[in-house]
Amino acid sequence: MDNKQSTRREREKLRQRHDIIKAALGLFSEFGYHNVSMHKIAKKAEFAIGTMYKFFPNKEELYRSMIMEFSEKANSVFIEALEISGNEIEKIRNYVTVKGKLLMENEAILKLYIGRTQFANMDITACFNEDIRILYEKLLEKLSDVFESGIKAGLFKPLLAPYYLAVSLNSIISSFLLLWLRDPKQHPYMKNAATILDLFLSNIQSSKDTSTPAIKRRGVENYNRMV
Amino acid sequence: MDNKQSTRREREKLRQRHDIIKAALGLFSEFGYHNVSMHKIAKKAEFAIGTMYKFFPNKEELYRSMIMEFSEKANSVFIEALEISGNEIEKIRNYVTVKGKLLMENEAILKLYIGRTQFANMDITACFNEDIRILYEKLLEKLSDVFESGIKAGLFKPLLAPYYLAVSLNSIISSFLLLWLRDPKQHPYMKNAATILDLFLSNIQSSKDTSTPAIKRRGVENYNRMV
Amino acid sequence: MDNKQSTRREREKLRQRHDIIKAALGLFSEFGYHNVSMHKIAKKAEFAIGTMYKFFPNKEELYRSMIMEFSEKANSVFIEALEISGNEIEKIRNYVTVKGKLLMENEAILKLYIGRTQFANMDITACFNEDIRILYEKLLEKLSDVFESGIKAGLFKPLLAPYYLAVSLNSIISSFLLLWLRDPKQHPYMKNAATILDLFLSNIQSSKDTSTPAIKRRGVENYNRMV
Amino acid sequence: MDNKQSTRREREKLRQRHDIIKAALGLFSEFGYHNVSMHKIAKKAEFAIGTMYKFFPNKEELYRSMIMEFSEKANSVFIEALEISGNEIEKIRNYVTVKGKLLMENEAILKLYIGRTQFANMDITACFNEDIRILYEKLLEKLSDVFESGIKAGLFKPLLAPYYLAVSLNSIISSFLLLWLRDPKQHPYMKNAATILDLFLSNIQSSKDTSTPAIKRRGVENYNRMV
DNA sequence: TATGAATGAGGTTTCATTCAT
DNA sequence: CATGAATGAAACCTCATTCAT
Repeated sequence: MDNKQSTRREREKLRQRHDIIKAALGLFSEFGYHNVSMHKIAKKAEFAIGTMYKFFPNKEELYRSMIMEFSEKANSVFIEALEISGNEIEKIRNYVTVKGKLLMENEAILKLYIGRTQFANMDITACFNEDIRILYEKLLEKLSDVFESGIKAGLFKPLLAPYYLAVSLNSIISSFLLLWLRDPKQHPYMKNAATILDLFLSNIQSSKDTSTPAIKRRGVENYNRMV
Repeated sequence: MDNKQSTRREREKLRQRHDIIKAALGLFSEFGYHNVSMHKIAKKAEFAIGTMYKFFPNKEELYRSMIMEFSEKANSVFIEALEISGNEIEKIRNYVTVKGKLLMENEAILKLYIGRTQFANMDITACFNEDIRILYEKLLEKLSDVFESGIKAGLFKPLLAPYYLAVSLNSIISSFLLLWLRDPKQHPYMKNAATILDLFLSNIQSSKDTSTPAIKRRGVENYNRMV
Repeated sequence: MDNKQSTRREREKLRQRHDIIKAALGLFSEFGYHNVSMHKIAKKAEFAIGTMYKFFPNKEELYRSMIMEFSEKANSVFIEALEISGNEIEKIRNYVTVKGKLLMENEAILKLYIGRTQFANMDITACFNEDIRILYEKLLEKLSDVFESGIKAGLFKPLLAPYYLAVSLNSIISSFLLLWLRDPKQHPYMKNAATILDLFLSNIQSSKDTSTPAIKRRGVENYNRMV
Repeated sequence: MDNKQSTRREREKLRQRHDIIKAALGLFSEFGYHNVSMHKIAKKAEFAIGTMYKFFPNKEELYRSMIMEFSEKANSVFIEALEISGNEIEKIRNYVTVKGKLLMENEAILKLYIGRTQFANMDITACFNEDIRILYEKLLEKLSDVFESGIKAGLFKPLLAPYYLAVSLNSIISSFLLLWLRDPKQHPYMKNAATILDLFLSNIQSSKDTSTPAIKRRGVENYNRMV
């Protein structure tokens, strides 16, 4: 009984913690870290201000947790997207699709995720940039691996080092997502995404790519369940 | 004499204004807008706080001026880089080189320029995001034009619309610059830059490209004189 | 219990609010609006500066509330003083007495009340002058009515329109109160007040006036309870 | 020559000093002491800020000078108005008229003069309230004398001590002037002024009063020349 | 002498954080 | 435990005043 209750409590606590983070996400992504007060987050999350500090020792840590939590989830989804069965082209294509799907489904995360991963060393005294870097580097690593084996298989152009291909791909995805964010109708990400990949493809191999959209397995579903 | 004196005054004022902007640039780029107080900028610029407000009516306007000033200068340098004589490949290559040179020479500008142009719609209540967008779009337009005629000439791959090629190129440049910023030795931008272009090149035409690095005319020199 | 507790809280809050207003009243009336900082009021009221802003959104609103609160209370007491049973002379006499009593009991209110009602359109950007005017005009109206029926009854001289008699009476009361404020011993208001009325009396009727000071009912007591 | 030049200089200086005071008067009376900066006065007076401090050691002294200067002039005009030949009724009537004329001709002076003389003990750190009091008391003294001899002559009601009659008269004049200021058409001072006096007149003597408006000699003209 | 650029004390207000209830 | 009243450091900005030119 005791055990069960504490579990209930813990789950309840986790749920509350998540509510706070969700409220924070909405506000931070809309107004920016410094234009959102703890009081406003508390109000949106429907908690007393004091309660906030039971969950997070200070504002920065709330922010950090929020970013890290979403980043971790997103990252693992992205990495999973690279682990589908299929050749490297299929993997990358799936990655591009899944990343777009996930981030388009939640603009708030989009803004913050891209902002934080690309400009990790800016803004906020935040000493947690290292954490996010490490996380992001893991993704880059994974992506590099795929590119590397893809190059070996003659699927991708070996013009750039795999790591740089990874970085480039990510930055292009980001900019297309930002374009979409600015004007979804004029810049439909999914439509554009289809061709992004072509930039990286070895010409000869592009004809080899017989993967169909149907192959996109293991997608955003996991993440959504989490959020 | 009268005329001359007023010119002296004006020059002096301009110099001071520039000193303030320079101090602000250093601090803003290091700590972020909200973590820098006017007092700190005043101290770094070695002015009294009141003097600051003689030059800029408020903090936001100081920030805006700073960003816009540098952006305008940088943008015009970038556009010039696209206007050298030569074929489209040479133009783009020059652009990639010049952009890198200029931004690597001033890390502070690098951080803010990329941060502002890419994430113009975030942070700060700033209603001047529109201004910077417009400026940036002009550059993208120019870049698109070059890509477009390059495609017509069979130099670039027509996989993406010219505008998207422009966006992609810029985002890749940015990410390589950020890599360089993180670790200049491990990620030498100039060396990498040489191959960035290849992503966009039509395979057939890549052999056509006989331009040599020696062609890079009209470079960063202008900007340096300005800054 | 719940109800009771919330009442306790509310009463506590009201008491504190009143403490702030009281501190403000003392300082504002002694030094003037612009020579009193919020910090000084906070210190006198023994609150932290932040607490002040929990009660009043800004300095001007604190001032406005202070003036309006006291004015409303005072005004209602003054109007009540005119509503005692008796003839018009008795009413006016009671008014003169009550007004004197109330204001003499609190010099701070005296200064501000007279200052604000007489010079409602001066100083401070305050757009609340209209509010105080309206309040004051209501009193003048009431006073006019009494004079009017007094004139009809042949008690007051019909030399001036009732409204002007009201204005004149108030201004004379004010100046005698200011004299008293300057030197209470040399200018005892209450003693002088007894004859102020005579200025307005029709000679014939002055003999008719048989009211005795004992009649002064409904006086300042209410106000005191309130303040 | 030297003498003459220095005189010219002095006159020039005096004129400039007066220009400053005039500019200050307009601004102070419109916005209040604390809502007017030295810079604004300097701008309106068309002097450099530094020049202001050549004429007045600080803002408060400028204010003091302004008030005192106008008060002295006005006071002497008012006193002169009491010195016309004729009986006491004529004198007082002339006083009421002249005071109205002078103050109505310059609303700025009206606001400040009345405000300062009546509420000399408020606002501003001003330690010069004593000065203005003394000045004002001199006027009251003079007015008292006239009332006193008027009472002896049976012209005024002996209900109040002469000094109080003086105070009362002034306060009534002030309130009628403020009424006029608020709405000149609805509250024409001059028309009302004619009957103000009646409040103070002994009934029997009122018929004795044979003075005609034509008698108003020595009026505002002097003052106007001065201002 | 007149100027106005420069100064910096001090004002109002916000907001992250604490702690008694 | 949860609460939210209270705190006060620190931000932005104004303006009376000085002083080098």
